[in-house]
Amino acid sequence: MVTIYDIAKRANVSPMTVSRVINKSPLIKESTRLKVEEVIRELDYVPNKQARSLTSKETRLVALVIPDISNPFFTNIARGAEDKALQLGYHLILGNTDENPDKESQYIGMLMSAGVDGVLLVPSGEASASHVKKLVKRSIPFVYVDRTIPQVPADSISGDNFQTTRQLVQHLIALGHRKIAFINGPSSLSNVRERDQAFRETLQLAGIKPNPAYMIETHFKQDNFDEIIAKLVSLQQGERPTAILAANNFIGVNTLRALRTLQIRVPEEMAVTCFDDPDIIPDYNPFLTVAKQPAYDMGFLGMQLLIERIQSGAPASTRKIVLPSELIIRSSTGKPKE
Amino acid sequence: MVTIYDIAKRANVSPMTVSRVINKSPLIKESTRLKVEEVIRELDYVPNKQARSLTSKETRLVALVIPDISNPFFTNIARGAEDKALQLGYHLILGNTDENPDKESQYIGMLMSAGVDGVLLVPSGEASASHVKKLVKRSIPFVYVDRTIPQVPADSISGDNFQTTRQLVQHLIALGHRKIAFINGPSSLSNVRERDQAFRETLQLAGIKPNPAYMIETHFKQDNFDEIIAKLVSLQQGERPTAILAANNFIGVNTLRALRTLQIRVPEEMAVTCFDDPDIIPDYNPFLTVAKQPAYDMGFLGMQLLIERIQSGAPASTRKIVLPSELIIRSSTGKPKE
DNA sequence: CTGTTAGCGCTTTCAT
DNA sequence: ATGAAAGCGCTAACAG
Repeated sequence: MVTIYDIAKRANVSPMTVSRVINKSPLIKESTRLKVEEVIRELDYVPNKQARSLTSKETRLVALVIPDISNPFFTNIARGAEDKALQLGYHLILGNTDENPDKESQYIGMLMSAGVDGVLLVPSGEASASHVKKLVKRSIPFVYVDRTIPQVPADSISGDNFQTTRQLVQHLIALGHRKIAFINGPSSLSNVRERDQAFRETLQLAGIKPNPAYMIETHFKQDNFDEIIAKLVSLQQGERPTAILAANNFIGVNTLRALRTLQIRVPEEMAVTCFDDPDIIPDYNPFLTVAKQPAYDMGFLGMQLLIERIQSGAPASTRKIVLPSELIIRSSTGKPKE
Repeated sequence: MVTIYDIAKRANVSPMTVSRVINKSPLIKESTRLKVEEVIRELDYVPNKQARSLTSKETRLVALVIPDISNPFFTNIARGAEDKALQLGYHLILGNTDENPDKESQYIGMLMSAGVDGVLLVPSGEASASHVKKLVKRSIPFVYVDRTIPQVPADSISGDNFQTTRQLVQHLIALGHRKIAFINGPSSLSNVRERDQAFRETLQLAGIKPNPAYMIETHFKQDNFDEIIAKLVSLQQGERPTAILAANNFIGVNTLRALRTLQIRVPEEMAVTCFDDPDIIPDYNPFLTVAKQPAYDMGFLGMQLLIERIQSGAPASTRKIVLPSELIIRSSTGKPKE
């Protein structure tokens, strides 16, 4: 391995001078700078970040901890985060938690040991509080994306859950629906709670009384959506909902699939809409009406907040950024009902 | 920051003993081990990997360098790679190159400086050779995924491009198509060249002469697919192809979109099929007939090959793993032609 | 503008 | 089974 000592010897300077050249110190004579740089190129020298980190206390490593990179919503967050990280000279370590707090905890531990400078986190629920506190204890900056743990304050960037839910529900109401089912996620998530509240409020404002049989809490992947949907449509005639709002793209797709199995036509017999596009390639299948959250921006801006904090360029108070969604009306919600 | 010295003092042992406990050395008395472990828990000590790396020369960091995490094919590779890395105690650094050799080069440089123990690489073309050679020079193990740079040999894992292309073309031929267009990627990619060759061979075996007007080379994202497709369908009547084979999911979707714009019905007027599913959520839109490459396995096994090599558990000769695809016949290729 | 000294936190090597 | 000394590659702090 080539070190600054090798460079120093060859260039007839001290190792410290080499260090200064590498770090672009301005108090270096142009001529020596050039000479050192030449030797660096000659010997194909690459600085050792481990050694540097030992004194500087920074690794230029940041982590992105998300439930699952396979979900297009998180994929876009990752892409945004990575773009910003690269731009600012940081490396991105990726971790999938599968919404499992234990896995999340394991990850956070490994990341602290790896010496990451900061963490961009989509927490998997209330249970995340304990390991998030470890980050606080070690004063490792972190930023919440999409969801927060209210007990442990930190910078956050998320979608406007209230406004987005309202938009979606009002769209359905405008089409004539009054019996609207809401298949939500687990209430341990902050965004799920916000969406639940907004759903109820929007209905009430429209003079519709929320029906408990229409409010379904799931744990995302662990649930049997076929069963959930079957139960919903088997409600006695006058009770059967005419529209389903799904809390994310995954639930939306599974709802669609279950309805297909049950041979219930969408949107004729059942309107369907959800948060976030299930497609990552735009326009592949323009069918589902969705509220598209700006996932790329959430990752990009989240990384910016994080690195500002790492570099102490952030105010002491926590910052909360809320981004609006875009309602994309397609055919799954259909035309106004007669 | 808590160090082994803090632990040592509190436990009345030498720092070296603490080091041995951390590293699970067997030559430690049970009683002292327990005591040290207790103090470690008490002080919430986390080993500093930077310091460790300085002597051990390993960081337990591996990189995954792919064109774009947003493409479901690469998303699945990433998920597989991450799962295996976590399982073996490694962290995964993610890098998107956007098929840009300069960006790829920049990344490889940064990664070497970050001290990664190995790289899982989807090279962006012939131009990658120069920076891949840098890895060789520094003896940083790497494994090719999906594509290779033949001039620089290394372990590789990829789909069976010959067999897969053959399957797809034979499926179209079996449906009665003889005028089949192939929209491929840039010939600087090994898999693109293999697919091109397999395409020609399969046609010839079926007694069909490849038509140069049907063989289109694109650069993936930079191209105007609307134009390409428009040109293809505007060929004089007898010349117009009846089927299009797209070399990846992105081209497939764009072909579909262009045909929609041109109001050409799929599959009635034009059959369409491609490599890799554009959907990451299974069964969302079961329309496109595709050859699904086992992307998750490619990432998972690729990571395994890589870490074996890092830990010198691999044979000296390079290993080449080729995985078969699954042909998923859906409606975009239609029924047999009359 | 450049060099010297010391030390970051850990592990290797040799003693005991 | 445990400890002391030295050094991994780099930079902060001071000297010159």
